[in-house]
Amino acid sequence: MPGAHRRPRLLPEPTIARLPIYQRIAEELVRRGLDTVSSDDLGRLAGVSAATVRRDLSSIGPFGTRGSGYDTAHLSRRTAELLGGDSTFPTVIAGIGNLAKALINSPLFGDRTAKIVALYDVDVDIVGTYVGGLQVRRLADEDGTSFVDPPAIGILTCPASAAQDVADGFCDMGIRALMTFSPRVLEVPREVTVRYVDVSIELQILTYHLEHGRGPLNGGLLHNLGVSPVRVALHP
Amino acid sequence: MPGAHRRPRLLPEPTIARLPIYQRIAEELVRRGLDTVSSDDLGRLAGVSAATVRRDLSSIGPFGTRGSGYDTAHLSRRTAELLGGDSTFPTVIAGIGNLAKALINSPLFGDRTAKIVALYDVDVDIVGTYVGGLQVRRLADEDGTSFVDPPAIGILTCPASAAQDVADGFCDMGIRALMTFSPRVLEVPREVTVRYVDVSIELQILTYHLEHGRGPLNGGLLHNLGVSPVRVALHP
DNA sequence: ACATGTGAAAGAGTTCACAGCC
DNA sequence: GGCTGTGAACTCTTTCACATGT
Repeated sequence: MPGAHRRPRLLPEPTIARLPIYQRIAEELVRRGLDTVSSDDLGRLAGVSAATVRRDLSSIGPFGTRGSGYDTAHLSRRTAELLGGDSTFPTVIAGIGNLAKALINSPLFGDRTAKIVALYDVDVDIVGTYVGGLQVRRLADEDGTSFVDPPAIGILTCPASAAQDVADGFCDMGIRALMTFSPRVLEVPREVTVRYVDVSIELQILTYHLEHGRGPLNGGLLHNLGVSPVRVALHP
Repeated sequence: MPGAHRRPRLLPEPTIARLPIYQRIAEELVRRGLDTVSSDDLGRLAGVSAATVRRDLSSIGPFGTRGSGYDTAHLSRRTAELLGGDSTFPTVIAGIGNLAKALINSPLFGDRTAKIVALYDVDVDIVGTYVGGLQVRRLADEDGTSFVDPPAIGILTCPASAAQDVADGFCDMGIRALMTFSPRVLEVPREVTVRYVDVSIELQILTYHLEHGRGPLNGGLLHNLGVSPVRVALHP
């Protein structure tokens, strides 16, 4: 029977990219003891339009109440769940410089969602040292026997010249998600997701706008979604 | 969206975001002594379609030659110029931790396009110290008298809790371009461009894809443009 | 023959506007 | 009255397809 089979619909990529923002805000609102939030207020806090908020939230399974707004606790729970907050993804990092240390010392990687389980480098002065409680090893020496669970996320903070080799090594280890800080397009198998965090590109986008007289569009949050946050008070 | 009054722009934002990639590749091709490149090859190297390459390049002033391809030297020059490569933008950084040090020590900031001219922090152990040849000062003490040219770019590597105050301070200094690493939506005057580099969001996008099985879409480069680079040889 | 440049079509995402419900 | 949920309109971007030029 045509149409009877309901496939779990993927969310549009821009919506996925906004979920972490909603999550962060909902968590904060719960912390402040606010039970509900309107699409209008949430939109202002997230820097997107109320219509976009309603479209996004209705697509992750409506839980708003007409007349009052969205339940902050429910919103927080649902977004956290969608973003994999209930799972733990073993994470490895290659290229242990200042940037890697900044990441390792940040609150991003606890034992919660992404847990760092291995550090790699090639520099003889760095291999063998301990950073954040883990001994730095050589990626080439990795045989996978030391992992309790196989790594799921790989982070590249290595020089651009090494990026493709490291990415190949990570993919061979079975990693399915890469975040790279190297200014380099990576070629990976189709089933691997790659996120590029490219500061040089960001900087050049800024200089483009400076060079061409301003951009009224404060885009950029969530990847150029055309967001233009305005100064907002939670309770005007 | 409220407050998002957009004026017609010279180039579409996604095209602007791809310019740095074309720039980087064109530079590399010139270095390798290749005089021309086809939209097909350039697309594979940049991880976008040939049609997109042709649309982008034709919109920045056609300089391809039918039958042979694009002149790499010309392409490199034109993109560099569009991206402000001929100007120097004084840049300041607030929040001098590992991340800031990684940026300061990176080749991104020379005397070329973005030149770092001031460092700020509030920590008494950090204020007064020298990092990369500059003495860290307090943003609150800044009266602007020490600048030869007024700063154009502000970078926030401070804790999220301080981000809005720092952004306010930067905007008061007349800065028109911000890059922030704090997980926080910034509210700034309309004429200020903001780029968000939010590792926690990137990480959560990865965990979303891991949680929901596959993502054949290796999007992310240039902000989720739906790019899916495949392994490519320059001259097959 | 080959590759660009570009109208036209398609696709993706956002915003409008209002019906529906609290 | 207020606010969500959603079909429809609209805007922006990409892709197609081929005329155009070398």
